[in-house]
Amino acid sequence: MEKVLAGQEWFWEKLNHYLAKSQLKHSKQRNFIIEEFLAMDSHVSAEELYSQLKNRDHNPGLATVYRTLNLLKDAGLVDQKQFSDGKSVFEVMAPDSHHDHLICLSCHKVIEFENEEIERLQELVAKKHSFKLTKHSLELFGHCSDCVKTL
Amino acid sequence: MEKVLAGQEWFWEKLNHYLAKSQLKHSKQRNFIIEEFLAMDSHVSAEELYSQLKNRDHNPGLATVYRTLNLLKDAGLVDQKQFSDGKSVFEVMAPDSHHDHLICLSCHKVIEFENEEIERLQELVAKKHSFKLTKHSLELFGHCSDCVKTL
DNA sequence: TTGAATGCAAAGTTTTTGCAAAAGC
DNA sequence: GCTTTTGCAAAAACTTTGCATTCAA
Repeated sequence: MEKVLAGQEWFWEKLNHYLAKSQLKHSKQRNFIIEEFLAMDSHVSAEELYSQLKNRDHNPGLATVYRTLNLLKDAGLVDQKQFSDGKSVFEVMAPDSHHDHLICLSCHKVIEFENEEIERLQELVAKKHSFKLTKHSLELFGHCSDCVKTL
Repeated sequence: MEKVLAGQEWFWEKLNHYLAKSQLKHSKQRNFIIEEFLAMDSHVSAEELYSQLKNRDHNPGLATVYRTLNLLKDAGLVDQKQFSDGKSVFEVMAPDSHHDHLICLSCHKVIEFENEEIERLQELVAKKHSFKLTKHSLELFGHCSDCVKTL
C-alpha cells in the first residue's frame, strides 16, 4: 500500500535488459517519461502522464507517451487496466505483488488489497476447468467510507 | 452455465416497468434489437449484435443498437464489460446471478463460473476497508485445456 | 398531437500509425 | 552510418450526438 520511492532499480534493470535484448534504445524522452511515471501515483492514464510532463517543462508528444507505455507493457513491466468507463490506466507490475483493487464509484479513489485466500480459490477454480492461469483481475466497485456519507 | 431460452419474462417485465416509469416508448427496432440480443449468446458487442441484425433482414442503424444497449444498461438490465483488449461486451444481468469469467487468451472462449466462497471473502475485504460494495468483476486469464496443448 | 425513436452523418474519445527529421550507438 | 525514436498530423476504432423525419401512444 505504501509508495516505495527508492528501490526502483529492479525496474530500470529489467528495462535495460529488455531494451538490449530487443535491440532498442534509450532516449531522453523515454527516460523522462518513465521517471515521471514511476514518480507519479500508480494507476495513471496516458493523458495524465502527458499533462504532468508538460507541467514539468518536458514536452514529448502524446504519441510518444503512448509508445513508451506500450513498450513497458511489452517488457512486462507495467499492466494496463481497463476501467468500466472505457478509460485505461497503467500501473507498475512489481514481480512479487499480487494485489487487486477496491474502486470508489463516487470519488474514483483506488485502494489496493491483497488476499491470499482469494488467490488460492482462484487457482482452484482454474484447475477445476483445466485452465492454465496466467493472470487475473479482481475489481470491487462501491463507495468508500467518505463518499458513503454524502449519498 | 446453461442457456435458458424460456424464462425471459422477468427481463421484459422489468423493461416495461422501466419504460413506463421513465415515460419512454417501445418501438419496432428496439424490440427487434432486444429480442436478438436475448437470443444470442451473452457477451455480445454492439457491433456483433448489429451484424447479426443485418443477417436477419433488420437494418437498424448502429447508433440505434448502441442507444438500445445503453437504455438496457440504464434500466439495470445489462452489464457492460470492458475486456482487456479495449473492446466491450454486454451481458444480461440476471438478478440472481453472481458469476465471474475465465477467459482463454488463445481462443477467447469465455467460461462463467460461480464461487460462493470468493464472494464471501470479497465482502470481508470490503468491510475491512469500510466500502459499501455495489458490484465486482473477477476475470481469470489463461489458456483453456484445448489451447494449452497447442502452445 | 406531442414527445420519443430513428437514421444518417458528423463529431468525440482514446489510441495507433506514417513519414520526414532528429537522435542514439 | 545505420537503425531507432520522435513529433506532428492523419487515421483508426469505437461510441455518442445533432437534426430532420418517422413513429408510438
